[in-house]
Amino acid sequence: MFNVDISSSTPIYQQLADSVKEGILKGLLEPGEKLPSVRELAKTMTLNPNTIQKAYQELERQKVIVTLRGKGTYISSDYKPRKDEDKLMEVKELFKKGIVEAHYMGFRKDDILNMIDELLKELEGVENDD
Amino acid sequence: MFNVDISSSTPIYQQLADSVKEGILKGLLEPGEKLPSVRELAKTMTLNPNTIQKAYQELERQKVIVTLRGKGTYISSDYKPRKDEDKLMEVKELFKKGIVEAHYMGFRKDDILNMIDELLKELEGVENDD
Amino acid sequence: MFNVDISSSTPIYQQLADSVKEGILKGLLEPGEKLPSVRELAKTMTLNPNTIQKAYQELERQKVIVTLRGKGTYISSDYKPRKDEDKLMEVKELFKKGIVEAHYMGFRKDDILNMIDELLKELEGVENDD
Amino acid sequence: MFNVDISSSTPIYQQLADSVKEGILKGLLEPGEKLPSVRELAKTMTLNPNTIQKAYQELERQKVIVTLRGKGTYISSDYKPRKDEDKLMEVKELFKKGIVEAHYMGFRKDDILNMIDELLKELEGVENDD
DNA sequence: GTGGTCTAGACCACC
DNA sequence: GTGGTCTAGACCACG
Repeated sequence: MFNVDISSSTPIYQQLADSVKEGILKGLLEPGEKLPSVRELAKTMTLNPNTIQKAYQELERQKVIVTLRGKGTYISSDYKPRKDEDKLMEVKELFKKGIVEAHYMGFRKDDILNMIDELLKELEGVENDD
Repeated sequence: MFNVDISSSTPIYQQLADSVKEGILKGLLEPGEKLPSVRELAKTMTLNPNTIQKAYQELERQKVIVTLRGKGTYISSDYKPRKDEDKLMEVKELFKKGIVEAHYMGFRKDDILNMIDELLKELEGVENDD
Repeated sequence: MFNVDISSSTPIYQQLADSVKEGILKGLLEPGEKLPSVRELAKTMTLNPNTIQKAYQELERQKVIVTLRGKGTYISSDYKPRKDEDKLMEVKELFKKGIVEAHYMGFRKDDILNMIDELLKELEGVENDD
Repeated sequence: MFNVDISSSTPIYQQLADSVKEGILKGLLEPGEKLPSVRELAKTMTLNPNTIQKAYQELERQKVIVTLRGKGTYISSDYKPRKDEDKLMEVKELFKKGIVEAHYMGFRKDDILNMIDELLKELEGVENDD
């Protein structure tokens, strides 16, 4: 949980946000659950509070979490998927790039589908939720 | 071919490199084929020559293209897949992120597999080549 | 009556105060009427008593309510409109921001006027009282 | 243009973002026009670059502006209104609060409609654009 | 040159 | 206690 690689080129705040979303799908974080406070998480991860803040704000913007003033930050318990043309394109680009790169590593169609299958199992939330 | 979106947040040189690799998979570019020169492509795409240069360098580093001094740049005809642990992780991350985001758009397992299938058809090279 | 959204970014005490003022305009609360005690309202709304207290203080400052020591809190029956340059600016800012945002949602002049009309009907007190 | 009141309780970055959107509606900023660079505007307004940055990012998120890497920030020339249920509620709340407050200043229905009319004239973009 | 990210540290409002 | 904003100053990738 809350895995970030500071040597990665993708921003820390984004890795953190992605990691929360992934944690929810894996069932490591449950709807309604309280997230660590900005300061606390900053201390345990030895990151600047602003960085944590930015991750939390990004997640709130996406309605993945809600912040209750003075009380803390919580996993949304009423998340509703939203159709977004831009987002769809973005997802397709991710998959497309994944397929292209996989091809250049010598993967064939079946190898790719197997990899996807494994990942889908790991992220069980995709299969089971509502 | 050579599609780039200058307002996207992914670097232009990378979009360009990706676009070349994708074009090869789609059969739009064939092994041995000559690529436009840096200056020529820079002019037709109204991009900075440095940007084109950087894309070509990236592709050459990945052995997708080769430059023959004084003759031009060509699609490699002897590309050999490299198994690379880091690369594999990277690809998995791409797919994982795609799945997570798709989930948050309301997609289920089947919707995701369908999307992958469509993309695989589009990139037919994955199935047939080498 | 007394609608507050704890996940909203506007302070709860302010939402509460606004809600009282709105209730008066809608005729749900009448001049002279007694408001619930701080402790009572805190319990029924599961809010911190301090929050209710702050809302009541704010309303009293605006002379919308009066507190009679030992007797309770009541809707003012002799409210006199105050012309206040700052307040006027504030109201204009509210409307201006509303118009700007409406525009960015694709609303045109008539759509906006219709929306205002609807709201005016809902808040009938604006037309009839005093 | 770019008016902010540092003593206001609304965040500077938000005032700045609002001011840009308002400027576009007033015709002070045209689609395709280049905005001052983050550093430049920070210097002229004696604000921290991070504050300007946050305002620009907020505007980009709303697709009001676009940033071209290494080139600068520009007013979007292809803005498309998006329907958003939450946003609509927000706008209604703004107007409702405006009406309630106006009432408590002694304004009647006609006074309010006149005020709105004036503001609509000031923001001529609402009337004229596409 | 441009924007984007991050750290350090401060102050504030809210509950 | 909580999150939100702001400043100061640094470093980096991009074009």
